[in-house]
Amino acid sequence: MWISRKTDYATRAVLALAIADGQRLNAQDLSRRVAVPDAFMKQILMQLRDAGVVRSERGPSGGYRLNHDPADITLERIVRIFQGQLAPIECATRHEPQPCSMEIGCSLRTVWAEVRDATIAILERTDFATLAAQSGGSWVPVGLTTKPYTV
Amino acid sequence: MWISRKTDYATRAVLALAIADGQRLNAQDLSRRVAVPDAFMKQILMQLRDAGVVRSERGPSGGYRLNHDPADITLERIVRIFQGQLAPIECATRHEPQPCSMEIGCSLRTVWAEVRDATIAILERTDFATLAAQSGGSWVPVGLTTKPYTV
DNA sequence: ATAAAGGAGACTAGGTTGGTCATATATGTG
DNA sequence: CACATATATGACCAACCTAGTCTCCTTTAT
Repeated sequence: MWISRKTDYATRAVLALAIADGQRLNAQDLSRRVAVPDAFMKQILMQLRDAGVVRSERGPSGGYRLNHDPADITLERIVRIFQGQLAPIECATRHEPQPCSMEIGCSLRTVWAEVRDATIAILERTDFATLAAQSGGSWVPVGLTTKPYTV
Repeated sequence: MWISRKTDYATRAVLALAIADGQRLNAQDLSRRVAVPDAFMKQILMQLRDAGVVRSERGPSGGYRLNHDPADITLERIVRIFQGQLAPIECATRHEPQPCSMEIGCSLRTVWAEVRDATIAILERTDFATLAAQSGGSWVPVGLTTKPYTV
């Protein structure tokens, strides 16, 4: 349970935008599709914009759209923006691992590194074009409406 | 970075006991080897005892030892005691996954499940006999002593 | 002008993490 | 029996993090 709600919402927002296929969606619309308070959605969209994942347009009929081809946006990218390091423990990060108090001979480190690599491999090979395709272009936000949003 | 310090300390304590190869070690001794405050080490050892991983003996020359063959103790077991679910997100736990607000068509769930399965696979195949062997029977707790503890 | 959108940032309730501390109980040794 | 050395139990706590909210400001289509 190490993916925060914020990361969860962010990945879902990006998925929503990928499904929208270049269409511009505003914060309120996205917050409804992702089922998250819209003030919080805005905060998340700011972070995604600062990271270059989405671009925004202001004024009435403004909103957000993806800044790249969904096929070029990996899940790994989004998760890193909100969670930072993907290693399960500090002594096993790829860059500047923290020396642990029993570094020498600590065989646990190797295992954590395996977990890290397996995780990164999966997240890196997952892109949002594929995810959008797998979602079939629609979903039902449970409890909000019975009518599926469609592209 | 989802392994808590407590889990980290616990796995290291179990590794220390596995390396000690059946010898009884007391809380203070273990706390020095793991490099953690001994009051905290005690708390962790209680949890390990309640979970049946170690057994304790009271009185002078008391202490803790592993309750099973190190080869029968997996890393997965220890991590679960302190962290519970291993899925990265609530909608992807093996038992009673939380329905998410966009369950239908949410292709992200599949990816999180892949991460969960990869993680569990690694932790399940890792046992403490192997870890102890890989540690070579000694380690140096950095900054505490320059003399490696040996079995 | 006005309304609808994004932008920026301060603020916060409540939970979790990473412990400490005090006190009680058990037991081997002389 | 006394005593020292262990474990046993549980209350307590500071600091940080999570998951938000709230307010006010700027941009822009009509």
